[in-house]
Amino acid sequence: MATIGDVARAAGVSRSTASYALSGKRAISEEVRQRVAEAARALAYTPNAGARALATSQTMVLGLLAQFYEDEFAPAMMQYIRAVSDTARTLGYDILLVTEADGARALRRITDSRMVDGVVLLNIAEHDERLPVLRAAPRPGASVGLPADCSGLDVFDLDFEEAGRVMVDHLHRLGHRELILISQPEHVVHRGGAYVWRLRDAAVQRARERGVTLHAVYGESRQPAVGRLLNTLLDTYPSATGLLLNNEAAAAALPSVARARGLRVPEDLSVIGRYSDDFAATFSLPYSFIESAPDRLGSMAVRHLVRRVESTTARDEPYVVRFISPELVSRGSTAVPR
Amino acid sequence: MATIGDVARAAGVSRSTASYALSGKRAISEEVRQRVAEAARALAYTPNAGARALATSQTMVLGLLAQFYEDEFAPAMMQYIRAVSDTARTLGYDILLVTEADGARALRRITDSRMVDGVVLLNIAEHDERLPVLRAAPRPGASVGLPADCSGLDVFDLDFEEAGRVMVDHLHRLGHRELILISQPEHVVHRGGAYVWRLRDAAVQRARERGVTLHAVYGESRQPAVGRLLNTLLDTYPSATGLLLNNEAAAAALPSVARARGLRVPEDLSVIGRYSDDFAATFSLPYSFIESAPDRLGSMAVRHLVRRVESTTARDEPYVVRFISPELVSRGSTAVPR
DNA sequence: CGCGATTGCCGAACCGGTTCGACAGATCGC
DNA sequence: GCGATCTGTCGAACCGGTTCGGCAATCGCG
Repeated sequence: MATIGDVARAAGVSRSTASYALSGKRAISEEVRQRVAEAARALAYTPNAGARALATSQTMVLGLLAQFYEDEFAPAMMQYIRAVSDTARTLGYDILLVTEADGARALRRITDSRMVDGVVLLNIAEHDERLPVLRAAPRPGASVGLPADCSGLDVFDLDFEEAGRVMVDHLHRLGHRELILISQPEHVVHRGGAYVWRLRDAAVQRARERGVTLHAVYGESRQPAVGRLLNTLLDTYPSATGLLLNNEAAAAALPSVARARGLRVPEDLSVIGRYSDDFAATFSLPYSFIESAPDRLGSMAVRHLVRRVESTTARDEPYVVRFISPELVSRGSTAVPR
Repeated sequence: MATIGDVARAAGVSRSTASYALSGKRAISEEVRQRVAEAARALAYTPNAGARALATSQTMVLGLLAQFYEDEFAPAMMQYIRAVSDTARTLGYDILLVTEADGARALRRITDSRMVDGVVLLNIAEHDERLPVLRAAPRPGASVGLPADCSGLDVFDLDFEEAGRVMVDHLHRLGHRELILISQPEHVVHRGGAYVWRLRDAAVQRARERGVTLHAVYGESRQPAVGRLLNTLLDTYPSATGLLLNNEAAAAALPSVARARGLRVPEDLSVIGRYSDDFAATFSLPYSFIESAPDRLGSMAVRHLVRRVESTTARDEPYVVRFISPELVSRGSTAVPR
């Protein structure tokens, strides 16, 4: 492989001149610049990333820490990853993907060894063990998901509280007075999935304010358990006219349950979900839903992170906690109750 | 951050001694080794990855080139990615994930700049434009998916031909004489998805050999089109007693179609799919299927790649094309025909 | 006791870039 | 015509590791 020394020799200049000619960081005569460029082209010169990283202490790589859980919908994670990766690339960065179970150790490894200029953390738990590591790390980071303590962090998440209120308000306005909310399984909460109770608590409170009866239950994450649960709930609360789903598995299972029961949506039951458009497409879900926008969140986190990485002034700006406001995508699955 | 110079000074030895003490590549007295280890611990020393890469010309990073298509099931890609990432980590490597649309250019970029020690290419098309780049690259690679020309490549794939034969044989042995095979949409073939016709052609031929009638059609990749197609086919070939699915979307849509038609599996219709166990779990599919084993394929590709990367003798071994033999996972969805 | 082999450490070079200071030659103003 | 400024290039140092050759001090052995 050709080094910058080879290029310099071929162009008849010194290494430093070759470097300046290629980077344009100092004035170089047009004639020399051309000779160097030509030599670089002819030798198929590509700078050695390690050497450059060593000299500039910039790797142009961002770490991406994904966290997988058995009971979570893998494609959702995929959407985050794609958004982060694509946005990073348009900003000139590559992605070091880390799927290690021990996220804290992995984070320490890639930041301490200077493999990355910054990190994006996905699937943040309420008391995420990676966060202390991130705060102490020599590299900036961006978290997707809301932890209990946001100090010293840039945090990006959907506004799940508002999502809960929007769901309740929407059905309340249509005249519904008794609703069912199916959340993720309770163990997701125990694991630190704060978004579950954030949406739930806000919905419960808003329902109380509006005089709406809300049956809030924790669901299951798999078939056939989640199908059975749907049936049980619909049997238990026959007078409920609206169903809110903060549970992907339940949303995916609902069409067949509804069909089996001869239940028409929205004539007999109004339905609002909370998931990503990609999820809706994969399962062909015919329900109105709150878009959880993994692509926007991922992209936002990366842009913010890169700003901090690249600008010394941005590096010292105060940390931000930024919420995406929930957007209700209508698919016609809500109506005035019978 | 502490450098090895800091560690050496703290331990009262030279940089080279510190290096040897930490790597163990030369004999070092136990006492000095301890002093150095202690100093490294105290200073929280972590070697600078760029510097090490420069010195050793090894980055301990593998590139992973994923290719996304609208009509493909994203979670499947996710399974490959996880398998590759997890296997790489157990072997001491990190993963540079590249999702760029222009895969050939991305591949050139990461190999020429020496960011990675090797690359794994996913979703290989029949005439994949990344392959010429890989062959010319200064780094070894492993391809998952079978291209038309395997020369100069290590290739790993499911044996789709055998999968087609296994499907046909299984139902033939049970007594079935008329089958339907739904493949991926035809445009997947045009894009270079060779696995589609590889399974199809082998199934067609085996059916001919066995005297079985096989209606082989290209399917759709989305609801509701794929649901309509299923209904049409079942109407068109009412005497068919077996259904073979090399099409994830069709498999996912089948349960509700069957229920709507009052079709019992396997009493009225025997069904065999071809997908991953993860896909089966996500959609709770109750069908026997040929496991497409993305985890095994990904893991295998990485292990082979790492062997080539690490051993100079392995580097010159002949290239391999390795097929995983299809495994039929029984879920009781096949039986003797009416 | 003397000599060669072994052990344990050090100094220096190297990997391949970037960047700072210096300097020669051209240009300018007065 | 001379000093000051500007322009374009070079040499050297540096980033932070690894590794080779060399050199004492110690050891084993006849």
